[in-house]
Amino acid sequence: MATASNQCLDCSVRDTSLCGGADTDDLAALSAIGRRRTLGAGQVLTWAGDANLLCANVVAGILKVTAATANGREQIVGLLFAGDFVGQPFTDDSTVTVTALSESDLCIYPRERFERVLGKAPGLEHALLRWTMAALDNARERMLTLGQRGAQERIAGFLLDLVDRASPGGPSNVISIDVPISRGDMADFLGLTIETVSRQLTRLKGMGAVALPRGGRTILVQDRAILEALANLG
Amino acid sequence: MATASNQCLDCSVRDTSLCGGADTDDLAALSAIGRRRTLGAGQVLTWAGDANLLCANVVAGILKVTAATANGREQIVGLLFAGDFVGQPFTDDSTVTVTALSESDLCIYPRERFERVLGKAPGLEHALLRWTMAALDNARERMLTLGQRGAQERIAGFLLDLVDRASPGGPSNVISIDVPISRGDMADFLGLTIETVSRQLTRLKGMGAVALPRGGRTILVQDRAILEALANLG
DNA sequence: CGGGATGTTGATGGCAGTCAAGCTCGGTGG
DNA sequence: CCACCGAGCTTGACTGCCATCAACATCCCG
Repeated sequence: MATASNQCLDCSVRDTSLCGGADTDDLAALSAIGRRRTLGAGQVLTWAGDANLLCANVVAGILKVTAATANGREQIVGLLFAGDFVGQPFTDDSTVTVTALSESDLCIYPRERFERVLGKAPGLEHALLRWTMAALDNARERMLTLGQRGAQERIAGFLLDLVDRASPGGPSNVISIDVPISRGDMADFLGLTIETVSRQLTRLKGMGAVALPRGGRTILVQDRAILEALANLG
Repeated sequence: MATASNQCLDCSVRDTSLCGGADTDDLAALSAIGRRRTLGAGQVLTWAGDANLLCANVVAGILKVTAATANGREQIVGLLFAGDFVGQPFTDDSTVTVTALSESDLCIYPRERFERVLGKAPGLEHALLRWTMAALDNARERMLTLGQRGAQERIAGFLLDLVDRASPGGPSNVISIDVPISRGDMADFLGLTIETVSRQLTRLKGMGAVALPRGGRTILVQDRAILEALANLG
């Protein structure tokens, strides 16, 4: 067991992931059922509607959680970063599709064994509860955005979220963000079209709020105050 | 303690609420910190931004969970029925407002004491985890609706949800629904305006999918198949 | 250097929001 | 008993935002 848990103790998301809520014994149990796997950009981890066979922790990379309508319109209902939990314990079928947006490393657990470990490790279950409640809170904020805010507010708010994720404490006024996702994914995340996202970004450029070097995925936030004024946050 | 838990054993939501996951000892602990309270229609249980002082189970009635933008636009991010859990354990400030839509009975627990009971009752915490995951799943489905579906699809889907809630097994073709909320709340729930909701309902009436006696809150679903065709469910 | 994926820009149209008027119904008080 | 009133709902006219369709630019990879 000592060797098994050592690989967890070295893990880069040891403290930020669920495992932060696990004591040494719990970690050993988790470690015994987990295995590492790398997903290439675009690869799918789980499909909506398929049997729900696995849970995982994100060790590195970015993934999207998507739901789709019958006629093929897609909504990104969540983004996952290093330290986030993936999966739907206690349900038999997946309701969402999880896809890697960039090359990603995961620590994967067979779902039923993961549930059994949870049942014996209250600390872990507690950590998962807190994570799930935070995700719910996040989902509620996004419902507000999708239901009530205009395109400009959605974009500005999204950029502010990226800034805060990139530099949690940094009140620096000019910040370079490496936007982790394509325009298309931004659109699916915000409930807009690619064209509207593009237009709003050039509009922000015109206002001096951002700069868009080379038209790529790097965004330079030049005036946070403008974004905040436009975002209309609650 | 026997007397304390007896009042719980008689509770009408004993099996459908969180308490279904509690053994006799846990129930006694819960019962010791809980007290009943009735809210009139329109009364607010918790305000977004206020100190987060309580959690509760819904014993009877209907409540809405709302978030609002800085300029006052409101989005209903959840509806609560008998058996549902209310509250945000482990966070210091409420992020949402909870308001009774009809006269409602709640079983209220001071938040910190509730958390302490949770810590000693893994069965309860497990039940809360499952409830929260179900709520998250629900929230994801609603993000799909708010981000991708048109007004007609939203209305049709909402009516189908009401039908399924009212008669879970009943495949009867003509169903009377007592819509529990006003047009305004329907609009806030679906991310639409009152006028659009009204127009879409009369449109459905024109198609023969529903009947709207007296323009009130009763809706007669006359042709479920039409609604399903319009809802475009995933 | 070519070709496909990704992003930008433009023209147009439709769906839902806004503003406004009228209707229905339940309640209240003269 | 009826007149009045106000809240909630419906309907209409108009506007505006964003989706759609389309063409073009740019970047990346071979």
